[in-house]
Amino acid sequence: MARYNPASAEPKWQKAWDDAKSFEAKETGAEKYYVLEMFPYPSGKIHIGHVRNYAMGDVIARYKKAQGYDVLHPMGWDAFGLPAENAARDQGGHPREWTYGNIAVMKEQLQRMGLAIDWSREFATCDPEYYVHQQKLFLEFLEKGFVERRESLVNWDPVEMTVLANEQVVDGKGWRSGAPVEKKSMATWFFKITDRADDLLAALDDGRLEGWPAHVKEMQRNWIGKSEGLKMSFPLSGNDLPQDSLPIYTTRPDTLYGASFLGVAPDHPLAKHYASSDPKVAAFVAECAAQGTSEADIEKAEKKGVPLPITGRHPFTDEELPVYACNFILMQYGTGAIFACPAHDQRDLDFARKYGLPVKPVISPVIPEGEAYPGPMDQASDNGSMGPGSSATPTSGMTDDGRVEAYTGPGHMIHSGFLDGKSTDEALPKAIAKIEEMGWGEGTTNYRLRDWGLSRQRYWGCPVPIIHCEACGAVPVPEQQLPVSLPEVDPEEFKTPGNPLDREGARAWRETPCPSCDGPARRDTDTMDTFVDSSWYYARFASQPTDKPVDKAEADAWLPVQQYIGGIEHAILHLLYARYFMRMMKECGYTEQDEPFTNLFTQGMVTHEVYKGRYITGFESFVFPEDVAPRSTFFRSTDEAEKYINIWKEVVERSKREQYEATSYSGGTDIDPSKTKLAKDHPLLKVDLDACLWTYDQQNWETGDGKPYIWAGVTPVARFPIEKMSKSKKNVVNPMAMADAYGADAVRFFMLSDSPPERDVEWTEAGAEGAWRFANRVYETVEKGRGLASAGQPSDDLPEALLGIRKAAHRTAAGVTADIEHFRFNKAIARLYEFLGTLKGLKTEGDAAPVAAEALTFLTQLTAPFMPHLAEECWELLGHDGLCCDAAWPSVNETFLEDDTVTLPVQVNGKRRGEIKASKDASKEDIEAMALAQPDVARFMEGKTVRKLIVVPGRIVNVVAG
RNA sequence: GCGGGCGUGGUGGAAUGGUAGACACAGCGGACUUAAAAUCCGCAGCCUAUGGCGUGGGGGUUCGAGUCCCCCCGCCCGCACCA
Repeated sequence: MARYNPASAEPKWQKAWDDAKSFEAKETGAEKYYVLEMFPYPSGKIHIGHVRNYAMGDVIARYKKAQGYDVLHPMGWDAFGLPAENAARDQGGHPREWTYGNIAVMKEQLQRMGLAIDWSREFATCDPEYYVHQQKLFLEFLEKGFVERRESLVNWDPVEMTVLANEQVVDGKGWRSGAPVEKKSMATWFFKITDRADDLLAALDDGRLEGWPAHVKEMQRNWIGKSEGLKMSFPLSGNDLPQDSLPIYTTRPDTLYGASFLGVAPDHPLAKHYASSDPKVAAFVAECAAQGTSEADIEKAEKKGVPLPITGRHPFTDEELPVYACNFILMQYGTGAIFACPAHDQRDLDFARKYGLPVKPVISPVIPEGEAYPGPMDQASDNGSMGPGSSATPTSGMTDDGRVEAYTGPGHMIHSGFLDGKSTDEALPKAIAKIEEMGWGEGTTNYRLRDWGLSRQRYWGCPVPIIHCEACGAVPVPEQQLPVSLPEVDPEEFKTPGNPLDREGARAWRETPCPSCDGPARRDTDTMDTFVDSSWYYARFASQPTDKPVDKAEADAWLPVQQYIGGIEHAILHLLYARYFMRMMKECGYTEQDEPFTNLFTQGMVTHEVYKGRYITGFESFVFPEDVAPRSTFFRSTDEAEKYINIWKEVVERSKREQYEATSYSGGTDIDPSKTKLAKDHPLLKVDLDACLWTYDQQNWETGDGKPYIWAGVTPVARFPIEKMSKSKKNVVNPMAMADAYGADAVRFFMLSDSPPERDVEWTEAGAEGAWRFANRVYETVEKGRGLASAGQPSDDLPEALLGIRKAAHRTAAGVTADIEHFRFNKAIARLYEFLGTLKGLKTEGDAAPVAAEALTFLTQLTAPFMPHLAEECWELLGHDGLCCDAAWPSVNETFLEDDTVTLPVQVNGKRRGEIKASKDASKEDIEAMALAQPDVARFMEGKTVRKLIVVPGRIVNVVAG
């Protein structure tokens, strides 16, 4: 009996699939299914997270293919981007070489995993054949007015020496570099995504994205940040006025009567204007500009401001309100100016207290009975003397210890003239209507989302196809001159910070005649944000004409992507941009779709324990899992560990003296050193035991879970709780090494077996071993049915035992099918284990042969999406024709899903006391009688009478007794 | 602060309002072996065990609650001086 050998089987079947072009998308007229995983950045090697991601897509692709769909499951490379330039800087060479080199390595690694991918459609975004179409799209968008060039304050990342989109600034730092971002004024290109904010938001709720996880939609909703409110202007009075009125934005026009001052951002034109004449204002503006924008800075920052020498007139009361420049007002949001209502806004209240400004309550809260008054204005509500518009300051209601908070909840209006007595909900539209009627402003919708700046001052990206001419301005490169490809530059150029396209070496490329007037002109030296590359790649996979980005009919045959799978880290940027691009492409006639991805699945990360070692010198460092001996060498007692170490020292010494043999070794302490030899590549042989002797005092070293663990081999190693894999923590595993050890099938299988796919999963060697054991058990079980494919159909009249096997097979098929449909891969796998268990001692002769053939064929096919190589091997063993991956999915016979007799648990007063077996169509009366007669039940009924009997057919019986 | 999610054995996790803990990992016992590894078979929530208690805590609805409702506690994620 041969053992299953993945090392030979996996390459064999990969070649068979390749030769048969099994996974090239075909159009047979069947229903189409497009499944796509977010394509990888070619950073060098695939990591285990990739494996999990692509294994999920692969399960879906193989399953849908077996279901008869025409499946498109492509792969490509998100290949532009800064790391390539950094690699060129650090290691020499050209970004192109580095990138294509990595692609070659990673492609081989992905193929090694046996993924059902249509490689014939592969491309990298840095292929000129791809980005030429991106340039065409850009020019079309420009012509349609979706893109514009603007001088604006941009986020400048001083480390990456490039501009970042707002979305790429996290806590005031570059998302990749972590460097504090600087503000810089520049002329750059923008996609006008804000024009689409409304529809991008609407689609989140109108059913177009029903197949998306709620939390991703919520994140996008937050990001778009729609708010409805009022934009209005306060007429200004004062000397040296640069403008007659001050436009403000508010979402709380209902609180207008509570206004006690106006505020503008420190970088508001008004503040800047008075900064030039008033040193105090100038000092404040400068101070705010210098202030950090990080979250910590913001939290700490006290509400501060400086008065401007002007006032604004209240629309309803004609009161003149003071105007302050305030550090808590953002220029980028709304109009950069507000009216402040301290009684009902915490920030305004903090500010008002500091500067002694009035606090005028205008909302009387709904106070739940028995609860303390929630706001600072209790005096007001029972102080009849304070009429609307009064500037009296009811501060007496506030404590001075800062505990009292502004009341921001609902209530009814007080001291608010025409709004008095109305609820806050009613007052809001009334206030807007009034302002509109007065002609002072209008109700508006405001978004947090800003336009998407796409220019990056980098080399390794898609060039912006524009030529700048003194006379003609920004002129599109004529279509026949596309692509504007990247000029060759000396690799040495990457050692200098900044954009090589702006320097001497690229002069010949840069200086070019104006397409319009033929005068001297220069190319745009910026390249596009790499998020542009990934905003339409899914469409290009579906259709790849040479003369245009996509062919509409061909693209729409596949689009939208039925199932998109990727990491949650792209919940906002990539997914929002792709949604935006699909809309633009629709308007340019490339598709009929609004939304690119019908169903979205965000998978969890792969985590691992963290190991930390301390050497005899006291030096501490993280330790790679592969450098830690197997689990069984963790000991809890020093005696045990010492014994173990001494034995291993002997073993290592011996192995160094003699020729090594590749034998297995144990982690136990009862090892005979004279008989044990180490495998040649055993980690123990890579270290010098003498240099890192284990000592007693190190045993007491603190560990992650408070328990001492000792790694006996090299140095004590502490185990710390699982974390996201990262190179710095060294808690990474190499998927290729794992595939070598256990087979690609086992690695894929384990990544899906332990946790629900949306959750994080912990990589453990033990888990991978478990998957490996499963593969072997499947193989051994199927081997018993060698050649059974020709056994024919099972007869209708089968003995109980064989019928049981058929039932198990069909139930497993039904269950696995439903589980895959719902992304419950862990449950599907649990069912496979269970089914395999029922096939223990399977008979394969006589009557049993057709039953075994069916069961083993089902087992093979149901395992196939998870362990495709093993499945082909089993398929062949059974003697089936062709390839397992081409076979139709097992069809379930419903009659096997029901039992003739069912076991019903019987409860007495809700507690299970016994069970009865009843025919599935036994009458209610019969079941009741059986239940009461059941001995265990009867015992608990002693001395009690039946009050009620509940029979849930096929489920349960409950006797209510008392 | 706002929004979303989650809390079940030693661990990862199963349970259309109907037998809580499927399946796996780790553990324990046994078989095989000179021995170990591997493999196979079996046991396994907790307790004071013919019974009782158990799904973060407290209430409620129900014949019956991990599941539904209310309150509280804890953890994770996203957003956030957004007016």
